[in-house]
Amino acid sequence: MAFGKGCHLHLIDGSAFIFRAFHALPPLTRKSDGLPIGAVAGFCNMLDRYVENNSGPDAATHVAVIFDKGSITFRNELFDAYKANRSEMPEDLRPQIPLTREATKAFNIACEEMQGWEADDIIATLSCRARDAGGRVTIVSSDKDLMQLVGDGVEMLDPMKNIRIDVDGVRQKFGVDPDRVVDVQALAGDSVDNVPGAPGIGIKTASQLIEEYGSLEELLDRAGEIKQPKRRQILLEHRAQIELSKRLVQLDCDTPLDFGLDDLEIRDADPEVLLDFLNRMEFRTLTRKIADRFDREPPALPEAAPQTGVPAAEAEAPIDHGAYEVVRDAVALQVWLDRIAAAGSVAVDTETTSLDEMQAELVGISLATEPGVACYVPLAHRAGGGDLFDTDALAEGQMPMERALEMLRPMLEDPAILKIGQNMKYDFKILARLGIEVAPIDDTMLLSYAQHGGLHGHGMDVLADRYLNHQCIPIKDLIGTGKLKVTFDRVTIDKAAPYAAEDADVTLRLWRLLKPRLHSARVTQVYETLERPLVPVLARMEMAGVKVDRDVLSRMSGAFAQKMAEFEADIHAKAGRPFNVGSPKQLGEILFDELGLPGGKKGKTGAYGTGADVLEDLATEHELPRLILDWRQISKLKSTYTDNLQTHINPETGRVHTSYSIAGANTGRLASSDPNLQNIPIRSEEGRRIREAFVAPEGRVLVALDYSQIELRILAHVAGIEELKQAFREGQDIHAITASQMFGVPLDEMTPDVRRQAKAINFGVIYGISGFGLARNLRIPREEAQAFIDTYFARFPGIRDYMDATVKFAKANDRVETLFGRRIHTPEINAKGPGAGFAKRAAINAPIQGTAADVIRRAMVRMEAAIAGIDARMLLQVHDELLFEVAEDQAERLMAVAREVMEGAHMPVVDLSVPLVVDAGQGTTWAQAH
DNA sequence: CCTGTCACG
DNA sequence: GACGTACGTGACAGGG
Repeated sequence: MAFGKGCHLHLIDGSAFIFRAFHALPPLTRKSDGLPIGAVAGFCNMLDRYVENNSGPDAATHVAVIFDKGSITFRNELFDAYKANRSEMPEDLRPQIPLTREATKAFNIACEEMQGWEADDIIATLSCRARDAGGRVTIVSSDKDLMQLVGDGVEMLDPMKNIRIDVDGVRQKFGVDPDRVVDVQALAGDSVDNVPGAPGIGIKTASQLIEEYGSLEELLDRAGEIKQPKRRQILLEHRAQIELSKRLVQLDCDTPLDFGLDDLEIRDADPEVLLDFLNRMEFRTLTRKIADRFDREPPALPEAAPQTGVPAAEAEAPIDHGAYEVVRDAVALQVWLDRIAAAGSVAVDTETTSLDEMQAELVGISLATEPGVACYVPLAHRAGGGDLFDTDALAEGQMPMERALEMLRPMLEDPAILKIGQNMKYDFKILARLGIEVAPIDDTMLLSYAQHGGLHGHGMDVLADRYLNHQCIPIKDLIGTGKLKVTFDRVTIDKAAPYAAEDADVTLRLWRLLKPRLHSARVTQVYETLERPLVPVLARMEMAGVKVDRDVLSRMSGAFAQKMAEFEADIHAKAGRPFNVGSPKQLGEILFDELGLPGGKKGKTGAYGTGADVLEDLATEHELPRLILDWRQISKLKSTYTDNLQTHINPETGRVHTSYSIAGANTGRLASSDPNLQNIPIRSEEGRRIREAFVAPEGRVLVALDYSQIELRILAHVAGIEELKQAFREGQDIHAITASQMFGVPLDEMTPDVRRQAKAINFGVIYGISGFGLARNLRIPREEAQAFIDTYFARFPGIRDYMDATVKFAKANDRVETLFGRRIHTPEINAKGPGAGFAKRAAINAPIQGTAADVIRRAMVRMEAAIAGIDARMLLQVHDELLFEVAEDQAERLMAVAREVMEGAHMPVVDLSVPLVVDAGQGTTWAQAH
């Protein structure tokens, strides 16, 4: 049928489909070879939905998907910066582009593109021709650049919101009729495509002007008549730029095409071809759906590549709690051990009485060898029904703990059998306390962290929900919460088994899903060198613990209590009445309502802010704020440190055992908790004394080694700032050098204050500096701070380049990377609103903080072997510092060896152009060691 | 359970 | 054109 009256042409904006599909879906990969395939999957789903819905009076008789081809078009000849600020195409998307063309053809839909023209021009040309031939046109896109084409039987369809955009719709968006849209765009410009327009004029103003003058040409000719002086001036001055902008936004209706409208007539897909394509892409669900529609059998899946050998998770049986076995005797356990030996790998999970691995008692172990094939081995459940009649006696039907562990030990320590866990450090410690050293291991939490750090949490519940679409049994269903909470040994075996075995089953399924993807995500090295080997290292550090002198803390607590009481009396007297000093709400009312001090600012909750910076400013007005600050400092030290730390001294070891989370911090840093030993005071003299309670036992000393300025060194390296690198090579004072370079002050005339300001800027740069932030930090006017920053960037333009490049990379790839290849995702980077600022600064900071974190991780992994011949133990990590305990007479040797490991930790993977320098100290307390 | 505050790198 | 902003953590107290 020749195209004409009664025909309806649908033109699909292919690029818009692709980008929408890419950003809407998680980074799916083809199972057999890891090829990124998410955008193709989304694209096919969208095409399929389109085909399905194409019926009824509006149905198309002709259809085409139109793509861009190449990035250089005739518009670049007009204006070479056109679309110059476009982010680069994400690397995961690039290989998918040709596949979307193939997909279109597989659906038997016309697929058109022209070198040198944008898809929009082809769409414009086809629209014009179809309209001229008397037919209707629907442009399937929400791109506002296409709105100029609407009218005379041409409409747009926003495929996501499923709303049609006609002439009225365009008027709503642009305030003018479609034929004047280009005039408005020419004035308003477009930051996305880098169309300049008229500076300071947006869509609102532009449409007003065009409404008033009728057209752009008329407006420019009569620009002298405009009343507002500024506006008049802009239009007169930028006339050429505005005219150029119009030519850039004006779509070309005369694109030379090597096909005609008749070639676009709708055709049914060939089931053979379409199913073959979908099958090659390994889209199971869609293949099945379409096969059903054609009433055919779905074709057999292609052979999976041998290195993975893993069936698709979605094809696996759903989780069935009834299928799990409870292992109650040696015969049954031996069957499982044989099964595990044959499989070569096993998922393991321990159930215990506590989250504190140093106090927890083993209650049972679950194992899984294949999806759905899992068991629970109860070992220490108590008798009774989980009710009032509980006793301490063991429940019936459990293997003796000793016997079970003796059977399990060879398997758990067998170098030929991989033990898979979720947060393996926990299970490693539990079993280590029972004399079993689990190895080798894999950890699904860390597999997820290495691949998806920054995208979501890595707890089992999150992972199961996200990757297996399964909701795990919540632990509180078994042990309850709050006052009624019981320990796991009080849970009956029949209730415990489904929960426990499920954990092993889920862990195994996650492993089969996540492990093969390591390589295609290019984080194998990250996982193998920075995550997995850290598990036993951290486990041993945590088990070692650090000796804390309770008496020292307790004496300090007493002294602090007395001091606080004195402050409180004074504070109440100066406030005029007693109140709770620890309540910011009450304090705010006293300061700002009752005493009438100036500068009271209420936050979003309606409460006055009483932070240290606010009180600091008020200290010149009144005596009270200073007293509050002093009281707060003591109160913090007492509650968080001298009081709380005592409760963390393990009664058996007399030491404090922190817990490090490996996958907690987005940047690759560790986090310490229960207690947090990474924030023990040091900056204030009062607080520093807390460190006197961290001691070495008799005959031993503490040694502290810390990287000097590691983040600034990394910044100097990645940004390639020659002056800073030189300064580091020569061991100079980096902040003084910065100050000298910025302000032109010779080093020997440097004042502490100028140096202090340069130091603040140096740190600010690492954090993604802003005038506001620096101003607040230095307590100087914002303009002054901005001037400092401008001077800094003028002096070190490489830093600005680095920052811009980092943000650009993040925007294109939704992630940044450390020098060691750690990927830190930045999902908010392309968001709009205030969140964008945060994401930008975080993206600038992450490669620097993350690279430093990688360096010390590498040092820690190598440390154990390096100090094997020394009577020493690594105890703590504080981001850029390692704390050791060592026999007194071997301290010097340890310092030399450990320093060498730390200073060379980046080699050989990364060769820094600045040296890493480690400072060392020793003493009988942590305070002295610093 | 959330917010404000403050300890660290 | 205004808004709101230094990066990363964890613990405690107060207050619904």
